Amino acid sequence: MKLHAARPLSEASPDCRPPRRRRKEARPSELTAAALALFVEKGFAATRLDDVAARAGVSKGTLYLYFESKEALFKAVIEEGMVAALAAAAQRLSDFHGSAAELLQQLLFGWWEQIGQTPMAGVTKLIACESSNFPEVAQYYHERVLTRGRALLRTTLQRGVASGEFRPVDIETAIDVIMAPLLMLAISRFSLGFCNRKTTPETYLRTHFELLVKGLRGSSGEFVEFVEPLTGGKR
Amino acid sequence: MKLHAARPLSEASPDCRPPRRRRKEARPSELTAAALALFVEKGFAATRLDDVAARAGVSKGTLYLYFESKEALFKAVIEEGMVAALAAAAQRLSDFHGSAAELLQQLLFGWWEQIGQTPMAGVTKLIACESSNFPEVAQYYHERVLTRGRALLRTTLQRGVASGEFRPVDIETAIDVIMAPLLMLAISRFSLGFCNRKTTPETYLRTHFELLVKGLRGSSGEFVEFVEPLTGGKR
DNA sequence: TACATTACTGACCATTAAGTCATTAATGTA
DNA sequence: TACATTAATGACTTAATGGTCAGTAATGTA
Repeated sequence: MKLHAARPLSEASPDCRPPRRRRKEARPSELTAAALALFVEKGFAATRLDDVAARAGVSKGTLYLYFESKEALFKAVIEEGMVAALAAAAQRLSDFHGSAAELLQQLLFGWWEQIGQTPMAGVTKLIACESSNFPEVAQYYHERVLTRGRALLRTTLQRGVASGEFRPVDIETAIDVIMAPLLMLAISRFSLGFCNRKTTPETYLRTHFELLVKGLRGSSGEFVEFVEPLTGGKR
Repeated sequence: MKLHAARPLSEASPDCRPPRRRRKEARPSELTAAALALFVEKGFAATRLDDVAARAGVSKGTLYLYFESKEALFKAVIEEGMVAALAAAAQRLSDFHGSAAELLQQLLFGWWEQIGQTPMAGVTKLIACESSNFPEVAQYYHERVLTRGRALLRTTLQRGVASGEFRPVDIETAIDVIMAPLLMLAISRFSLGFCNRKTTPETYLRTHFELLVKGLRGSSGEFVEFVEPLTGGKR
């Protein structure tokens, strides 16, 4: 059995190494926060646990005191992110009264304030990138987060259509189309390939909102010509 | 120096191993196709070159005959995907005449036919996931693919606004909002976390198109109330 | 101050996978 | 058939990192 190195930590430059601190309560969330940032930046596989630990200011051994494995850490990151997401969603679910358009606006900007803007938006990118490596986690996210977000939009659209404020639309499909710019906004916050520095998130969301409201109202009976798209051959 | 195993490949079950074939021309594209599929499924770091080679029906050594390194293979995958993307875009760029709405429809569905539907859509997901690991590649993609896609949409919107077919809008921001559902469609093809089996891509694109056209026309002068979104505190 | 407890550490081990290269065999040519 | 060329192979080397654990020191208690 090999022994430890001769230097028992307490010598050489004295105050070079910060003193050890025992903070059992704070470690887990600090570790998941560090892990979220690195997973989002580099991807799960390319993130080294040494780096996660270093970013949280502890050693790798400490990380393993709180998480069974790298995969367990990943799941904890997602789970923690979703707790906050669900809380935010539930809050917005509260009985808001107003026009469907106003409710829609509250949903879009509330999402930005409480999710899109925060580090939690990284969870969206993580799911996009790692879903096939963690099918259970992806399914969990789909059921617990997306489905609830869809429910909020569904209620809004149904109310708008019922009251005549919105024209009749394919609600389930419209939900997908409405969510896409939000998801892309979350993803592009962490992806150089998509980020467009010319537009602020607020302007982006406002443009999205205005297009939506006008698009959902539509002058009823207005005609949108729709040529059957050419499938297959070119031209 | 250690010698190879005693069995010189040609014994035991004779036809169990498919015979070696020399196909210098076909290898590179077969390898990049295999790599694209696996990179998209597992991510760059989690993909093993042994698996890429196996999927292409060759050994890892062969892979290194054609690509300097794993990173070079990644870049070749993106590059190859973009060649096709640019060709498709250029084709659609061709002098199409018709209303701005018709042109917009051609762009959306043409994108689906020639990119979104094909394995090349995986490049979109790759860029989203790996852009911080390969900043140069992300930048290249941004300049060569997104910028050209944006240019096509810009021309369309400008024409629509100039002719009065569309109301005046913040064109640069509208471009982002219009592209987001396409990018999400590409990404969700490979991400269990987002895929919604209830909607076909065609229905999705048609709903997006109809919302857009009505949203861009808007009854000019129509009022969309916009409450200043509450920033910061809750309620 | 002496002692017990335990959060924390970091050297180490084991495994995995990128990258190498001596060898093999498919193919063309005389 | 003999030979030259080179595409293809896969065992090996090496570097990196997930995971372990004997040991260290911070903190509470008497």
